[in-house]
Amino acid sequence: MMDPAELLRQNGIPVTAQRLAVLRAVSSVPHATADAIAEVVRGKIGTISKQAVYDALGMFSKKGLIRRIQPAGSPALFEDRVGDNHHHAICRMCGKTVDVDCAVGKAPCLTASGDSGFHIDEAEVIYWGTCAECRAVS
Amino acid sequence: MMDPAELLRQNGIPVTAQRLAVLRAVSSVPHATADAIAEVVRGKIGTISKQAVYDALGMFSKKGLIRRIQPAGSPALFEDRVGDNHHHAICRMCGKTVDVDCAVGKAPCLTASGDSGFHIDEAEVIYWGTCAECRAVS
DNA sequence: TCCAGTTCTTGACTCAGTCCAGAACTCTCT
DNA sequence: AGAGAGTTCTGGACTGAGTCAAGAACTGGA
Repeated sequence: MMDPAELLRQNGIPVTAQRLAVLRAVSSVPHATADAIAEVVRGKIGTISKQAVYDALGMFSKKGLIRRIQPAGSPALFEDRVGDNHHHAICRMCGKTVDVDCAVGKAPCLTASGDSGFHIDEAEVIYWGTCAECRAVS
Repeated sequence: MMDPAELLRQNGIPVTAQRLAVLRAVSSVPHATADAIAEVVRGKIGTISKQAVYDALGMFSKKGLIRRIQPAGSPALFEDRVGDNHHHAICRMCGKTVDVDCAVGKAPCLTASGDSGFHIDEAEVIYWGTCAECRAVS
């Protein structure tokens, strides 16, 4: 991955210590919540406000640097793997989230039929199920 | 649709006035929030507690009588169209939600490749975009 | 270095959803 | 039909994610 500071500048985002730290935290902890990211950042640069974290995450995802996924019954998760149209499988029991490559080749779900005049720009797919560990327990 | 009271009994759910009213409200208002459903129910039977609404909705969706969808940045929505594997398109600007039939025939997304030992039982697809009206405005 | 414009901090706030104890109800058995 | 056991509903307090707002601190350009 290219230098984070450079990446921010290329996207017209002024570079600050907080934003750099948030960007690195998202890279290092896949599928982290905003809260977890704030924790990681605090471990690196001492302190950061909830607001700054949400602000940075919101800006990054708007610019397409990170992706935000929001499964039912859980706070939003963030990851830096973008541009390859992969999806997520989430365990109903323990909440574990793993990456899943698109089932039917390349982005089969991006074109909806009968779309009622909608202009679709993204398809979000979440697979719900049970992970190996939780099935072993029950 | 069959008699709601009968439907509840078949699923082993004791029949109460509140549950009947909630079930009817979900049928009559597609893609309604829990709050909106509570409002509709209050219009029918006078009064209902938030708790009873959540309880009924949770039980119905567990039994497969209704479906719960939870788009990012919006409270959970409920609908009674189940069993036909359709998906949803949501407008980023106004939040309007419409039904969309599956893009590539029959449930193309239900089998994930490289699923890390997950046992998938449901695939949830949300299309994000802009509806015709919002595009006309901007 | 200085200045304008933005970003960050702090703290209060909103909103969806959950938890809890007691009252009301449903269903079953007689 | 009546009574009892078990559940469901009510009302209110509570939690946790996320937003809003005002002022302090910082960034980048001149």
